[in-house]
Amino acid sequence: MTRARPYDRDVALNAAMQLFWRKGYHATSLKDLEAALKMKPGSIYAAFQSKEALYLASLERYYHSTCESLQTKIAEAGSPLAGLAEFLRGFGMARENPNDYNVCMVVKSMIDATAEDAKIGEIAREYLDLMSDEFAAIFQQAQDLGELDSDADISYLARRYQMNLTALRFEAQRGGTDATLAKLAEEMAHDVEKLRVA
Amino acid sequence: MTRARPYDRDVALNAAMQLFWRKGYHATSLKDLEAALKMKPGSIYAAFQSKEALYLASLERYYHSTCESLQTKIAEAGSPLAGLAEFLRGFGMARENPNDYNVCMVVKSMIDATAEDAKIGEIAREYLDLMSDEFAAIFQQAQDLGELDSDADISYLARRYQMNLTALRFEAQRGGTDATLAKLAEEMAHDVEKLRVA
DNA sequence: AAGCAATTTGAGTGATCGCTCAATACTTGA
DNA sequence: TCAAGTATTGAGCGATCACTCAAATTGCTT
Repeated sequence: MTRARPYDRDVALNAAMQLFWRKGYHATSLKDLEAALKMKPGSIYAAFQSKEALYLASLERYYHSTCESLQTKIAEAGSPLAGLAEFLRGFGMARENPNDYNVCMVVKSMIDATAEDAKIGEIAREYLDLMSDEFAAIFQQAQDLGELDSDADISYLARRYQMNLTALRFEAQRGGTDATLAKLAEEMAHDVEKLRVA
Repeated sequence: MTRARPYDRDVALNAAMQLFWRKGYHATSLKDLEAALKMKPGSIYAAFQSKEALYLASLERYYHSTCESLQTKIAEAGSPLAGLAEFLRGFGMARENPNDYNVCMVVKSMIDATAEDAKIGEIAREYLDLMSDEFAAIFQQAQDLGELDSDADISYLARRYQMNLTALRFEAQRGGTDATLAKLAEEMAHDVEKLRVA
């Protein structure tokens, strides 16, 4: 029994994520999703319940892939502080599609959410908090490893790091020259590295 | 001749601005606008051409009122640097409607704009540049007055100020306690005031 | 090969979208 | 007082919105 699905759920979800990330929740229509997922409306609803549920699933996927890419950077860099610095530098690099995939999807979601989409705003805020916690855990790791001064204010550093990241990615979306953006990223990365104890 | 308009164009535009600011371009419908402006569709189109044109007019109004409020702060504070610091503090104050009118409308516009609304994105970027220029002019004033070191990098300070402001207002929209927000604003304001030559 | 169950299909649902325009209401000059 | 001229009105336009469901298609089991 059971007919095999002709589509790969993970591939479809990824396509939805990219489309929602680029256009936002309100400006993305079912027609757009049908084209991007290569699925008919019925299949989309069978697989994902509703447009809102699909958006939330996309947001979850985005959150996890962001965490993953941050952890990868840390592993590559060889230390928590170096990883955080490298993560910033990554957003200062020349972009394939300027003004497309720069601002964090969670940030966009929170800003776009209206009282009518209360759930989206609420969940976006939860992910922002989880991301804050993630940064705090990394600074804590740095402290445990002796990379960071023992009386550093972890949660303050995490919040400021998150704010810098948000501002940097916004600047990337804004446009301007790649050199300027790279310089901003470099300065922020340098600020993180300066936290390393001598 | 000429029948008098029963509505005040300026009042209507202000209502449109607040509605668009809160809900964004895509999530705001003509029905919403009719209710907010207390105007029928025909009158709205006679007065403002189209939904997009009304949005752009709202954005222009927003930009000018922001500039005005910044200039007021500077006049009240008695000096450019003190004014910039006070402007930041203003966004750290307890808010009547948390999560409503915090993120800058120009910032929201740029983030929300899609390839289909190219004009909105383009104009939002122009206003961002004008705001950058405005901040730069104020730092320049500070320098001319001897308030700021003569070898300070004006355009760098302006850009960083704008980024801090954007990040702060985003944090205000995000929520959290008023005390934390006030502390963030205070720190940023203090950073500006530290630029004052001894 | 036949039957069953899971799945896709896509035309079509009512609602709402941005927007228009013939009809109506109002103000003013003569 | 009333014709001229300007503005508002709001029903309704075609298009699109998110979404549904009866019918067709498919793969698996027997």
